Amino acid sequence: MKKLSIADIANQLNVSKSTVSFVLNGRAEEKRISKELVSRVEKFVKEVGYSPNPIARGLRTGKSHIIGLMVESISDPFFAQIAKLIEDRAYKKGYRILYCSTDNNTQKTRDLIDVFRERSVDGYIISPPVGVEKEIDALIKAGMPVVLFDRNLKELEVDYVEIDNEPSAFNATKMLVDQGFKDIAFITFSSSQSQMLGRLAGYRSAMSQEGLTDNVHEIDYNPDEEVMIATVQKYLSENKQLDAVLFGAIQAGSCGLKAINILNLKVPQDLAVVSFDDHDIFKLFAPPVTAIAQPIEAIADRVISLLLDRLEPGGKDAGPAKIILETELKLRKSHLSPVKKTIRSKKSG
Amino acid sequence: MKKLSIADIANQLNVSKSTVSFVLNGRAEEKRISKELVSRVEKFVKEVGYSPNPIARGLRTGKSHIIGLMVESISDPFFAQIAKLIEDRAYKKGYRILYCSTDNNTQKTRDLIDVFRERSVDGYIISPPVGVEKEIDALIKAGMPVVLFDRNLKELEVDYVEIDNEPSAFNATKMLVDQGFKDIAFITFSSSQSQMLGRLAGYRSAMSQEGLTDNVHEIDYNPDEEVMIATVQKYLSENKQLDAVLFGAIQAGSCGLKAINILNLKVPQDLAVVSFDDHDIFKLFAPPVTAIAQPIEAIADRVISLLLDRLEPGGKDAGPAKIILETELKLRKSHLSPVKKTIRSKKSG
DNA sequence: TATTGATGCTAAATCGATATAATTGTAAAG
DNA sequence: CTTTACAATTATATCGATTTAGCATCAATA
Repeated sequence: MKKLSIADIANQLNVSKSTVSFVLNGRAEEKRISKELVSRVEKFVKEVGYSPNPIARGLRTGKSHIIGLMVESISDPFFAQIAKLIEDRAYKKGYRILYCSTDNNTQKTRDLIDVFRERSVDGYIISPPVGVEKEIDALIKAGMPVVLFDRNLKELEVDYVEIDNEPSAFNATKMLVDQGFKDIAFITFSSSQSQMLGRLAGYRSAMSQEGLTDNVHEIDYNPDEEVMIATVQKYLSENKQLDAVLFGAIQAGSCGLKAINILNLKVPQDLAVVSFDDHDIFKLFAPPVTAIAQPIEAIADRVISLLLDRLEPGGKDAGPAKIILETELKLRKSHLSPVKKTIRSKKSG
Repeated sequence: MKKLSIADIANQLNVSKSTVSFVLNGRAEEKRISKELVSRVEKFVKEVGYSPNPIARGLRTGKSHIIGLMVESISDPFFAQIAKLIEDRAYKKGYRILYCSTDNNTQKTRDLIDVFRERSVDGYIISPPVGVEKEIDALIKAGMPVVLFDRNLKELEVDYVEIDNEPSAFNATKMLVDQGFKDIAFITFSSSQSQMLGRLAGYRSAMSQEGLTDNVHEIDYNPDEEVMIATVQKYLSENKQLDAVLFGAIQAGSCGLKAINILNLKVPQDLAVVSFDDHDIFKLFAPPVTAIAQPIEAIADRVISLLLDRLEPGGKDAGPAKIILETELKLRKSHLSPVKKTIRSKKSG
């Protein structure tokens, strides 16, 4: 029992393929197909459960009804959650999702853009690594809907959704200062991505405004987490004067907490902690860790809304939307000024 | 500058499309195309960077070079990690991935199978909800490669990869008993999926073997996590005699730890804890939580290997592979018999 | 000389839809 | 009575590949 084609439908109804196609594409009125025939076709199609082959349709129309989703890594909880929310909305509108992880690799990303292009995906959602400006620009010039998120590429006129990285980092740093901390480190992954630069800038400007010296530690990404934990551990051991640390992202925070545990440091007595990105690990740590929570639902919602808007037939031709969402500082315990301040260097000899 | 088609290539080389196609598909020898012409075509194709349109090819051949990945939810860290590992291998072999989340909804899953079918995906990787036996059977009967994982559907003759749920739960329970715990609860999500039934059976058989009474609490899934935490909290408050708990999955463990924190219980003094699925929250909890770790890399590896094997031209026609992998019990602190056993009911009055 | 058999390549059908141009029939207009 | 106009539908080309069947050419065989 092979799948029915439009030709089968046409034959069985004794009409032409064109007629069936017009009816199915809502062009019946425009093409002056009689109401009676329209309903005859519709009834039959429903009866036999026919639905057009999207591949054939795609070949003819150039539209795939597929959205390409490119994130740094789908295994990252932040991206995985966004992917789920985007998927829900997209599927409801009849769009399917082809995903891939860029691993933040510029060349890989370029190749992947090609792959998606070949498949004529209808729209792109990308959290881009640096260095793909040209390719993304080409997509936009070709009229492709593209929405960036999490980071953007400054020079491009493109829709994007991000958070207010700089003020968020500024405020968190400021709060630590207000709590009485002075030696505040910023620990993050080495990165030239816009969001990381923003967070770094926010931290630095808060520190300098307070007349404090900044202290930045960049972790090199390593697939073996132990290695990264070790570098944080080393850094913390060598900088015993630190009394607080701001982690630039969940991965940094995760490595950081593990290093802190290994060093047996008490939070916040030995070291106060605040991290970007909220997550269960922060809620469940003892003490619970104060975190800068990204509005994940809102991000996904804006991203997919922007894309679907542009995908609609009478799609918006408005200039690029630059959406910046606010974060929420989830105050828990790890940022609190300890009642009795202990100096680690004394404690540990 | 439109994309080149095979016709363009043929014209520019003054040969027929057939010839170009044969060369590109490695059928040159079979079709006795002269070595000289073969290299002329190959050289030109490389020069102009032509690559065949996968959609047109898909229409003709019925092959899409796309794998359909259906998981309970892509936002779940377990599935997200698997998705990443599968993606890496699949892309290397020229396969793209269309994903979707079933939300464990049977009807939704049926619809999604249809969606994937329409797009003629070449193979399916599914962690199925119950109730889709018929549809999956139809896929297999139609000659589609299908690999199930995380759970299976007993009656089906289909490749699957899972872990040894029953022995894992048995051993973990046994270990708690050996530590001296007697009132051990099993807290899990209500579920009739094979993996959950296996874990439950393992727990029950360990308890009965030791002559202990089992005590199972099923959490109803609720999108609002607070609600689920509250039910665990209620259960723990009403069962103060419990001295240990085994959580059936990460989600249960996560809710459970939050409930434990709210109730201000000390682990393991007030309540020993072991959970299925390893995760950072368990490593970072104080004390670190003993967990039954699934071999995520191995699972993904076996799943994608099975599928790629069947996808290969001379694909294996062997009977279904039923792969059962072992878990690793990560011993940390939360399962240890406390030095001085305190009875909660006494403590809290 | 006609037949056979490789050799090397190509024409045309096909996959299943959409889109364009054409066709038929009927009524109104000139 | 022809022309025009419009309504209702259809034939055909097309998207870009793969695949089947077939066509020359030339050497070897009968």
